[in-house]
Amino acid sequence: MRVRFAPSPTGHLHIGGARTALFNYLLAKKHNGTFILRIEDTDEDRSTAESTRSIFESMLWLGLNWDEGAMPDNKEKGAYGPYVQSVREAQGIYRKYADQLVREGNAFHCYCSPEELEESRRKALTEKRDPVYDGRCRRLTGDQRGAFEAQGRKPVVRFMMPKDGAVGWADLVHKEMKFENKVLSDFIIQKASGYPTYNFACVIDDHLMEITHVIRGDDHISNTPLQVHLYAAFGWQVPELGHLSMILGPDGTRLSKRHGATSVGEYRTQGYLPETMRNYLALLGWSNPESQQLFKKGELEEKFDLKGCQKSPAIFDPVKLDWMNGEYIRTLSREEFVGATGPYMDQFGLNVPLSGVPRADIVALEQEKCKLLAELPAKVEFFFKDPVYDQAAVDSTLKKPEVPAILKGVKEAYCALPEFKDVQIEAATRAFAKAGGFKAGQVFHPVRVALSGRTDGPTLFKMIEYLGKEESLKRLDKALALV
RNA sequence: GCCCCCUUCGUCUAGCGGUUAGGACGCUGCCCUUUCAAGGCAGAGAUCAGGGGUUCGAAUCCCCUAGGGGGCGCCA
Repeated sequence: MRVRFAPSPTGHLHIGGARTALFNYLLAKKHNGTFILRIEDTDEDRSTAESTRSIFESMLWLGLNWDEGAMPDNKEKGAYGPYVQSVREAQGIYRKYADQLVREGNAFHCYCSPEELEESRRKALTEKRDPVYDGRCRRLTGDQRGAFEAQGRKPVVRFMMPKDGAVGWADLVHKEMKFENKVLSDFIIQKASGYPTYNFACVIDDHLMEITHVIRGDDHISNTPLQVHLYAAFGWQVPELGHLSMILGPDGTRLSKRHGATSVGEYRTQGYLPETMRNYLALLGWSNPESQQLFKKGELEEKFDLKGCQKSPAIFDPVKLDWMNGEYIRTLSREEFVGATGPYMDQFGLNVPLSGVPRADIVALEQEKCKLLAELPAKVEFFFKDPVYDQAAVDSTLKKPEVPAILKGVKEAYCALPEFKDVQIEAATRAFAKAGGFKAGQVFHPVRVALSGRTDGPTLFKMIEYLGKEESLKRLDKALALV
């Protein structure tokens, strides 16, 4: 089995592309096949080297390592190269096959200008007719061609579509698919610039690279009949074809920028783990009979199956994504978590806590409840700089008549502590509460707000320990001044 | 306008002629608990888009309708 992911480098790798790449990758792993990365940069205007670089980076981050194909720094690996279509074009690969089709009468030169085509397309639409190419250049005489050439026109090459009959294929996810030829038009296979179009280059390369299974998005369904015609014209075997359902935004329309983050890179910077993205994306349009949600390392590769692919589109659910990221964050070792959060802490300059304890100790306090790495700095900031008192917390917790006495008492108790560790702090706090006739929570809550400025936070006595004696006493005074 | 695809809890989905229509996220309640999470338990939530058939029996098979999505580029 040989499968490929063939992005066009006109932007970052987005969620839909990543899902397609993932499914191809999983399929290859499952069947011990080869996963190929081919760059389809036949859009001369929009393709950029920066996009290619960005796509590589996202693929690698997701762990979708490919066995063959284009590689960073203009390198490649594999015996079926080159794997970049612009490079293949420069070698004349596509022209050779386009010439063959013309020679054999399956394609023809068309001299219509883009403007002329656009005009007849618009006219057809306003007259509520199908905007299909009318075949006007199909049978040009030598004189007519000469006249066009004399005008300086450069022809495109069009495929000669049969007027009757139909094409079809047994789609791996949709089952039988069929299109009447009469609704298909003489599509362009080679642009005036000599570059191949997507539909043409794709077929030539899939054949030459001996791709056995083409798995791509549903948005390619209407291209498929054209491609099937091409395979037939060359007498080539059509690979297995499968079309994955689209990924939609929460409002049911195609996922786009207005739904929020759409590129893999954006999710990365927000602090989602690659494992989360792989697992979540796998569940969009695929499931196994057990409706299993979480997959251990290597388990997806083992369990993935095209049979579990959904035909209907799936709506991307950021809430479930967050839940899943929390699940994966909890599976990280303390060291992994600390390492992963490092850049986020650095970004806010949270390097050395006021008490001087290791930053890792502080960070580790939050691992259990962290859903997004990027939200960590805000949760632990008060260990590094003066707390920002949340007004709602102050009002609800500190504005009680008994609070001044409590804070004062706690301060005295802490002052007297020879060793400032969580066990001693807890004992002292409880002893004070008992002596003063307070319920534990009655004391704990104001102390938390006084020290951190918030009602939520890490486990209290570890928090106080890591804050340090000096800083804790200082903040108790500060809070006292507030009430 | 034409072509194609899709339709089970709010969302992701299981189901493949006979099920109390199952799971997950989210939601509600309880337990745990110094807070927030996490965890445990319990619960609400789908007359299977609607309408016709076929059948003893339909979410499952067929037809129609509606809604949604995709495409109709010298973009991919």
